[in-house]
Amino acid sequence: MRSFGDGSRVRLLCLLMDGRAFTGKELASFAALAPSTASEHLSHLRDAGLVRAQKTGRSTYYTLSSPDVATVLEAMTPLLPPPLPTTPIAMARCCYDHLAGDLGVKLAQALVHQGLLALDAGLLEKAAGFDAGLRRLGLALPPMRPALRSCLDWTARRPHIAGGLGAAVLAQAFAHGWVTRTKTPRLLQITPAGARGFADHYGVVMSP
Amino acid sequence: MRSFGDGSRVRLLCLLMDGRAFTGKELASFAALAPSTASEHLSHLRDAGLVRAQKTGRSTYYTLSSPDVATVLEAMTPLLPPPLPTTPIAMARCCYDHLAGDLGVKLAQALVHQGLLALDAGLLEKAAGFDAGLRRLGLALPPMRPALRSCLDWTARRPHIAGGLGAAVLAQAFAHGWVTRTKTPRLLQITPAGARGFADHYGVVMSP
DNA sequence: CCCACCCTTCGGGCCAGGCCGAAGCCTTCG
DNA sequence: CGAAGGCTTCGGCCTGGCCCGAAGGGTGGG
Repeated sequence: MRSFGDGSRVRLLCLLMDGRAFTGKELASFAALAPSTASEHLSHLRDAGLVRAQKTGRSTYYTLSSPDVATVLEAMTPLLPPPLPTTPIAMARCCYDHLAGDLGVKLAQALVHQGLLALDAGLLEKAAGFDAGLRRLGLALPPMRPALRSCLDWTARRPHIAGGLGAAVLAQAFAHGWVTRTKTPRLLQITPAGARGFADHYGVVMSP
Repeated sequence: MRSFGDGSRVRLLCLLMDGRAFTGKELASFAALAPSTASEHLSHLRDAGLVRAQKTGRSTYYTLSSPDVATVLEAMTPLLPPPLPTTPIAMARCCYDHLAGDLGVKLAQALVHQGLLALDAGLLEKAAGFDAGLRRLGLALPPMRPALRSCLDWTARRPHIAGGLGAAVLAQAFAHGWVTRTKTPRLLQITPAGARGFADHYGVVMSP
C-alpha cells in the first residue's frame, strides 16, 4: 500500500507500464534516482508483490507482476490533477500492454464504427458484431483475461481499448511491424507500413 | 497521490466507501485517530480532491468526491495480501454504492442465470437479455454512469455488480426495505422482507 | 586473470510529515 | 448569555523512510 504513496515508486511502476522488462540501471536513470536507491525501491516493490524480478547474467530485469498493478495505476491517473508531464507528441503510446494516445483513441472509435464495440456513458462495451469483427480483423484474444476493459487516456481523456482485446491489437501491430518502440519508454513510432495497415485494416488515418 | 500511501488516509477513505456521509468525529473514532489528526488528513484529502466536505451546523460531513476514488480503492484491494480484517459475518455489505459480500455475489450469479449478464474470464458483462431484464426487475439505471462494472469482492474473491446497475440494485433494496444499515459502516442487515424480496425477485436464497 | 559492469547492502544524513494535546472559533442548546 | 460539543489551527515531538556514496559480491568480456 505504501508503494502507491511514494512518488519515486509510482514513477518506477509507471515506467514498467511500458510492458517490457527493464534493468535496474535503466529504471534508475529514467526515474532520476541513484542505482542504490532504485534498488531499494525495487526490492520493496518485489516484496510487496507488485513487480517481478528475473536475474539474467549480471542484470536484473523487472516487470509488473500482474495486470492488476497496471489497473491501479490507470485508476489513479484521472485523479492526479496534472496528468504528469507527457511528451508533446504522444500520438502513439503503449499503456502496459495495449495502445493508448491518439492512435489508441482512434482505434477505439474505429471499432465502434465497425460495430465491434459500443460507447455507453463514455465507456467502451462489446457490441453485437464483436465476435464476427474479431475474425474479420484476424485478432486472437489471449485466454484467461477479461476480453475488454475500457481505459481512459491520460492526455486525451477519452477511452481506448484495454483488456484482452487491447493486448491482441497491440500484439498484432507489433507482429506486422506497424509500430516500433522508441528509446523513450512507452512511446511508439508508427511505421510507414503501419500508416497503411491501420488505414486498410481499421480505417484509421493519423493526422501528421 | 501521497493520499494512497498512508495507512490512516486509506482507512478514512475505506470508511467512506460506505457511500454515506460521515462527520469528522465519527471518522476519527472509526479510524482510531485523534480528532485533530483526522481533521488534518481530511483537509489534505479535500485539497487533493478525493473527498468532499459539507458543513452542516456544527458538524462537517465528508463523502467521497467521485466514484473514481472508489475505483482506485477497489483496484488496490486485490493487491493487499491480507484483505484487511473484515467482520466475520459479512453476508451483506455495501461497497461504496453497490452491494457486496455474499449477497452481492449471489445477486450477480442470479442475474447471470436470468440472462442479463454473462461471465467472461471471471468478469461480468452484459448479455443479450440485459435491457429486457432491467424492465422485468423494475430497475432504473442512473444516467451519466457506466451501466456495468465488475467488482471483485474483498472476501469471497468473486465478482459482484458495480457501476450503474449495482447502484440501481442497492437503491431498489433500500427503497423496498430489503436491507438496512447497521452501526458498523458498510455492513448491511437483510430484513425479513428482504429475504422474501430477494427470493421472489431474483431467486436468491441466503443460507442462514 | 583482471577489469568493467551491474546489483545489492550498509551507514549515515536529513527532512517530511504523522501524531497528539492545548487553545481558539463557531454553532447549537438550555 | 453561558455551557457544551465539534472542527480547526498551532506547537512540538519523534519516527519512518528517502536518498546518497562507498564498499562488497557476482557475472561476463577481453
